[in-house]
Amino acid sequence: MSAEQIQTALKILKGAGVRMTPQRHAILSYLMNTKSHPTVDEIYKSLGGKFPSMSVATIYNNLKMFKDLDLVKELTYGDSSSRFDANMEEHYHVVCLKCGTIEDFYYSGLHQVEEEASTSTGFKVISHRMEVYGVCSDCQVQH
Amino acid sequence: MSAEQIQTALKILKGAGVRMTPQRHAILSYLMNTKSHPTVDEIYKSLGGKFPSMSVATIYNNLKMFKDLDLVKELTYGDSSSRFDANMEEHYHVVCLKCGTIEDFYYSGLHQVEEEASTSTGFKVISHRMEVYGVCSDCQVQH
DNA sequence: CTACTTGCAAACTTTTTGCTTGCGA
DNA sequence: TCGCAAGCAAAAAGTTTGCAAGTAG
Repeated sequence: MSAEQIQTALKILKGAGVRMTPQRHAILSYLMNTKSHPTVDEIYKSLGGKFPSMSVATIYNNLKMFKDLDLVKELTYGDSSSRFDANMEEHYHVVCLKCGTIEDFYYSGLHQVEEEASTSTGFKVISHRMEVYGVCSDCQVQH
Repeated sequence: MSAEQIQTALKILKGAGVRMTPQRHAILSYLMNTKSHPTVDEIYKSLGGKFPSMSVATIYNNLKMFKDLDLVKELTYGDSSSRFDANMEEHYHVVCLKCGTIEDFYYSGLHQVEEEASTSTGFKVISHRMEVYGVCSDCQVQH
């Protein structure tokens, strides 16, 4: 993710009256510089070198705030813990059922589904979510 | 859900060598007769009148088996606990962001998304999942 | 300076596990 | 009768909370 996007995020935080701390900055830039959709535990372990004293609560607190400010999205799959994604463009995920890898892909044309849902249920539709499940190319090779 | 479908489910269980018990039957028919996509806790409370001594572990055990035999699906939304759905037809859900109600809706035409995902990521696609979020008609009325 | 943040530990929630007793076929 | 299933409680695992101490602005 570009440095420019991180600057934008920092402005949003400042605008919301949020104080910047080294931990907060590290969590944010870690999320914005990875494509791996990490769990809280993965963030915790990854930043443990830089901040040995950082607690998981700090990560949870910050992620919740980032979510409220629409800087990150929380992904909940069947597995036990949530994953987080700082890519806020409209995109979707393909999840490997063998190794758990998550890859992004882009697709447009799902707004029709929202319309259909609205018509058939009477809901005022706000958003949608979709994922594709399968086996990634690496796992297909290993028989 | 029709009694016929319950009979089919019972045959599948019998065929898999699964022994029938009153609790198991109650959990299964409860799921097959509701459209509410209940959580474990809701099932537990609903059947508590009939089986005061039933433990949550029994519900978890049975649901896991039902899932393995493809009799129910587990739904994981952002909220804390899983929900379960015995409607195995291909269908989707609209979730109300205010009251949490989940309604079914039907739509065909998402197989193209699977193809697109496969082409762009190299995954061997197996399934997909999608949900629409919004506000249900009841919650729209209450200002 | 002072209110927001962090770190820590305890609490809570959901789900899983181990083991004994019970009961369906 | 025999082995799968239920009940129970303890343990995991993930997340939230309360409070004292630290620090950004």
